[in-house]
Amino acid sequence: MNPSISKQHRFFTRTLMRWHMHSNNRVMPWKFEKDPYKIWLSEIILQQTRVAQGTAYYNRFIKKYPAIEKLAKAKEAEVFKLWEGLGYYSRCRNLMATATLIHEKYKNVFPSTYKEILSLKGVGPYTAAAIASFGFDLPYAVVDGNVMRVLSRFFGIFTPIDTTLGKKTFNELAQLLLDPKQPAQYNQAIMDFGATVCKPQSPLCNQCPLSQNCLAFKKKSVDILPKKSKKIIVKQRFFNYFLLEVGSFILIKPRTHKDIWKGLHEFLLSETSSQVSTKDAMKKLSEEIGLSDKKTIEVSKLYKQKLTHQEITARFIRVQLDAIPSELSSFFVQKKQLKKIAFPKIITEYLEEAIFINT
DNA sequence: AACCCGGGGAA
DNA sequence: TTCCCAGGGTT
Repeated sequence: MNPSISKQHRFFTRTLMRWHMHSNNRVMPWKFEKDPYKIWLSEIILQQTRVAQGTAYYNRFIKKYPAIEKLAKAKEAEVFKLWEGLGYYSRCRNLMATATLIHEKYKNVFPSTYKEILSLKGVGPYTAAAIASFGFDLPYAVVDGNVMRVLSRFFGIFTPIDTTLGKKTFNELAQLLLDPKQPAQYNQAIMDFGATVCKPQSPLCNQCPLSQNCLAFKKKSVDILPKKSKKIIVKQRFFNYFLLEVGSFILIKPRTHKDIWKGLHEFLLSETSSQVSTKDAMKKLSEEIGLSDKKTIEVSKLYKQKLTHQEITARFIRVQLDAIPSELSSFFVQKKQLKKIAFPKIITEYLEEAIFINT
C-alpha cells in the first residue's frame, strides 16, 4: 500500500470508477478499441481537437487506411488532403513518418512498451500513456486538459497547468490516483468525466458524485480552476494572394518554409506588414517577380482567418498571363487538379465561393 | 522556459 | 468576443 495515497485519493478513484460503471454514457467510435494502430490514429487526431470535430476524420482515415501498412504506403498528398481542415499539420507529417517507421522498422507490429511508444514522432507523454493503457493495459495515467481540470478542482490545486511545476504536479498526482489493475478503464473514466460532468464552463456540480469532497466546490472556486499563466499575443498578418492564370493552368506553390501551414499549398503570396491597396500589392509583385503582359481580371473581398496566435487577412487577385514564365513553369497545374490539393482553410473558403474554378 | 503550430464550437 | 479542446515540437 502506498503511504502517500490518502483517504481523499482513495475516495476519488473509487467514486470515479463507480460513476464510470453506472453513469458514463459517452459514446465514441474508438471506445473499447484494442488495435494499437487505431488507438494511435484516434489519439493523434484528437490532440487539441474536440471529439465532435475529429470523429469524421477518424472514420475517413480508418476507411481509407484500415491498417498501418496502408497508411505507410499512401501518397503524401493524399494523406494531407484527408487531413485538410483539421489543423496542426505537423501532426499529419509526424503521422506519416511514424507509419513509415512502424512499417519498416517494426514490420507493422506496433511497439508495446511505453518507452518505445513515447519515442515515436508526434507522440508525447499524453498520447504514449493513452496508447500504452488502452492498447496494452499498461499502468500509465493520461494527463490531458480534462484530467488537469478535474484534478485541479477536486484537490484545489492553483498551480498553473501550463508551467513546468504544474505539469509535474498533475502528472505525479494522476499516476498516484490511477487504478493499476484497470488502467484503461480508469483513464477512460477520468477523461469522460471531465468532458461530461466536470466541464470547463458550467460544470454539473449539483449532480457530481465527487462534489462532497471537492475542494473547489467547497471553496466556491470551481469557475476559476484550472489556473493558466500565459497570455497569448495575436499578431496581424496580411496576405496578398495572386492567382497567376494561363489558360486552364494556374500557379500553386507548396508551403515549405518554417511558418504556419507547412505541408499545405497556396497561390503566389506577397505578404505585407499592413493592409495595402490592390495597386500597391501589384507594384510589389512586379518588384518581386518581373512579369510582363499581366492583366488583373478580378479582386476578391477580404477573408479573415483566426489562428491561436495570428490573425490572417487575405485578398485574392486573379492575374491573367499570356504565357507561363519559364522560371515558374514547374509550379503551374491544371485548375482541375485543385480539388486534389490540400489548402489552408482561408483558401478553401475562397475557392468554394469563387466560380472561376469551374470555368 | 517560452514560443509556435489550426480550426471549430459553445457560451 | 473569449475560451479551450483526448498536446507536441522547436528554440
